[in-house]
Amino acid sequence: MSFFVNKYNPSKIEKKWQNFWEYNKTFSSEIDKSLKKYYVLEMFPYPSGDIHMGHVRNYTLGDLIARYKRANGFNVLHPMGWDSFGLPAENAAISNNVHPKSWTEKNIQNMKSQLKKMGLSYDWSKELSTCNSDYYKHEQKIFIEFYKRGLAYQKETIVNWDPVEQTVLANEQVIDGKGWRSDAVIEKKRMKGWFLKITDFAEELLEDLNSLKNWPEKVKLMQKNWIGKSFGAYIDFYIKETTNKITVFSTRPDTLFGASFIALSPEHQLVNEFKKTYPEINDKLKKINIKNTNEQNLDKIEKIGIKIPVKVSHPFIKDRFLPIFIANFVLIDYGTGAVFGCPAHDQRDFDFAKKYDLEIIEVVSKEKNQKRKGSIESAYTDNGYLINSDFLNGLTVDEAKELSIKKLEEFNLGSRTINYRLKDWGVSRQRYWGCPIPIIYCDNCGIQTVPEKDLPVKLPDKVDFKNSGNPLSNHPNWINVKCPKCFRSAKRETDTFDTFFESSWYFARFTDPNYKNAINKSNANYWLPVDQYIGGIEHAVLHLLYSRFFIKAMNKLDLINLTEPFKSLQTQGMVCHQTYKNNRNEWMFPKDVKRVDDEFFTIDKKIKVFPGRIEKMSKSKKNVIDPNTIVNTFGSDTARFFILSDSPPQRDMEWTDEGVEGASKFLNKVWQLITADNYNDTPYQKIKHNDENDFKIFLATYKAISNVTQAIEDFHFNIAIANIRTLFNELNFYKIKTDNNKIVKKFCISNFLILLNPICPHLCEEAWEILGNKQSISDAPWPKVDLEYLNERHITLPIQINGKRRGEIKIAKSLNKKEVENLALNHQNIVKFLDHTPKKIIYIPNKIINIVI
RNA sequence: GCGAGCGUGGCGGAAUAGGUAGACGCACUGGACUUAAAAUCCAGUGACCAUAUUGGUCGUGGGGGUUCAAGUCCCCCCGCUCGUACCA
Repeated sequence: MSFFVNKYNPSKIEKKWQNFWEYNKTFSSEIDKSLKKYYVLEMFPYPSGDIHMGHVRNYTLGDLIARYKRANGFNVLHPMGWDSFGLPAENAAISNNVHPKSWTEKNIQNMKSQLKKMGLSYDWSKELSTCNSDYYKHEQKIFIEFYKRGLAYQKETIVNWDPVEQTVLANEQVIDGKGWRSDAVIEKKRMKGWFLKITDFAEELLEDLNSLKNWPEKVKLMQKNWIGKSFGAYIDFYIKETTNKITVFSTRPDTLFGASFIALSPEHQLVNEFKKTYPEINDKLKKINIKNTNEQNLDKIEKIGIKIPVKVSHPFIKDRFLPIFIANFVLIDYGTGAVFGCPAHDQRDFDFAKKYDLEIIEVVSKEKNQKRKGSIESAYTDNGYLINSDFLNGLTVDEAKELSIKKLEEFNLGSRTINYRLKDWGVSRQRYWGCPIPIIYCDNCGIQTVPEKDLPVKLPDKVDFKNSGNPLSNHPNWINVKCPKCFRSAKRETDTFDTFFESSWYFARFTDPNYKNAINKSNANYWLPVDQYIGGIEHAVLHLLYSRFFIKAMNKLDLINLTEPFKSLQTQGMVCHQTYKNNRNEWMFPKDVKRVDDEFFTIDKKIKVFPGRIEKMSKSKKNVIDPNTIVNTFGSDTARFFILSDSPPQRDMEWTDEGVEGASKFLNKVWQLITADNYNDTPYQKIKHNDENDFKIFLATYKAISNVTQAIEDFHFNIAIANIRTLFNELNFYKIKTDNNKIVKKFCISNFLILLNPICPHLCEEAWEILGNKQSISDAPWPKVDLEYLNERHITLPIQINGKRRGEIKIAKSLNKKEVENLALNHQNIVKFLDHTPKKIIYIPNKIINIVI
């Protein structure tokens, strides 16, 4: 019976075409210099075990682009791999007694099979996994190169210590004073660690943001702020009657004559010396150090300071001496860890001066030569003219900055400088499951790099996770090694790299993942840069800044010929879902909730459930939908279609049952359309239209081709789908009466399928075959518009009176202004408004006519 | 505090360069089919008025302005979201 044949069966056809693509190596990519290349990449996942909706959205976006570009004749590289070092593997080892390696490998297998069920057009022959020594051995070589060229170094600093993960974090990984992954309050700790000289590239990283035309402004701005370039001066303040000085950084050297105190960070070097000389400040200092233990309440902390019983000389005024304070609001990490306070023109200094009764000297006024009237209630930080400032008087702020720096340099009391907020990237982590840092410590020879013949430094397989701290430090066999220089006993570095190290260059490795060196330059030159990179906004300053730095550093070392890795970037929004709580205020899974009219109940309808906010899907709130369930129930084409159809990619989207069902219904209707008639013997060819109906269906088809193409180019995939649906409605409406009609319909349906294919590839392959095609639709070229149809000869022209729409006329485009005016003025609904001659008629050809009365 | 983005029907969202606001969908309503329901198909769907039409008034967070014409441009205000924060 036809009913049986007519049933859309996604699980059957999806499997069929996934096998077809794999068997035919449809998406394998080879270098072909005669073709234009296109490299599309989605941020590779951490193999946590199961894919989630965020992955589905990310990879569906990328797959659409990959298939679209392929149809447009590009040689497409679309790889996938695994960011497989990281803490969860180690946590699993501790709690479940499984080795991180086997845990990770199992997860990769699992996720890979889930991804394959989505029908993504990856070239799996390019797959890589960063925990594999074939990958990380190159990383060790790169690090040694960096070290030899001064781009990697070891130092002791105050680091961000994550007490939960028991490891160091980079500044970028501390968010609101908490670990970016653990959410634990971060402590300050003095430690030795390895750093990469990202600050060497601060200016380039900032400057080259301008060349990234296809990056979101938001991301560029975040990076710009993170780099934090500011112009100013170092200024030396000599301690009274000594040759010791305190150097401060200031962006406002123009306000020097308003200086009334010096403030040091509690961690400033000089503080230790003051402690020795003046032991009475020790107790007070403990109070001030609250900063180190409790950073999250920073903004609530009152500004406090400890006065030191010595003073410094003012650089410009011989007989003026300023008090020194150790103050909790001065940051050790920024500038020199010391500032001069100018209360009249800085709000913090103002508050501080009020509290400790310090002088407030006004040196910038809004109007020339005019002091502020009445008492000063807050700091004035805007532009103006200098007063009370000796040789700076009358100058603008900018002029005064220039002149004061000049004078400081003249007196040898300071210098012009540029300061960056960006700090060097600390890459040492006290973890097992990461890439070992290839360094050996020898008591005689000092720091030695592991010789190339001994690379890779592999992670030892047998490790004990029972003790706290880094298992590598507790591993005697592994840690003990001979010094490569003097051959006496030495010890390995036990820290491993921050996992952002791996993701900083994987996209380059994809161009030849099995090459003997890190990068096959010839392949990299062909494929790179990544033409379209897609991922979450949360990596705006972490991964994306590190990768840009890495490429610039590798370029400098001639390991690659590239200055920016990602030509175009798109950041996708989050996948959200309604939250539910039961009557005990516990979160509930959506699958356990049933909707009855406007109320929600448990699935057995017994207990009432309370709907909460629509929030990002998260395990903790249980508002997660498992992609595997969706794929098994509706098919991956439905999931792909829905996730693209509802919202623009950049915005957050809400996953709803209604939405998925709507998508599923649509695909069923497409199936009905394809199978309603037998097109097997109908030729696929373009013919001329015979009548109005044929004209209309051709017009709808070409309009859709034009609009869908534009929408995809603009990354507006929801609009692309809206236009695909519009064409579908027209196709459904078009009835076959003659053989000619059938040719017309087959032609239009075929074009429709090519447009839909990047979104629902399995259904389209199957439909394409049903239509009688012998080749895969994946090899069908993207259709072109026929302008003869799009340049319609007749249009509907709206008629306005005083800007309000009052009617419309169908006119030929060839009519001139007078003819159109006549038609408009005689329109039956217009006539009644015209009791006198119009004042003015504005006619915008093919757009609108407006009659002003 | 600072920076960025957003605000359009019951909901998600459309609207190249200032030119028919609400495309496309969800939900809803009515009808067909059915013993019935689901599914499917057809029709309607911003609000209000109306002589129910091929009519009118209002309508894109609020107020003002520019213009023949404003969701779109300018000024002021309100709200929400995200980022960032003692950066000297």
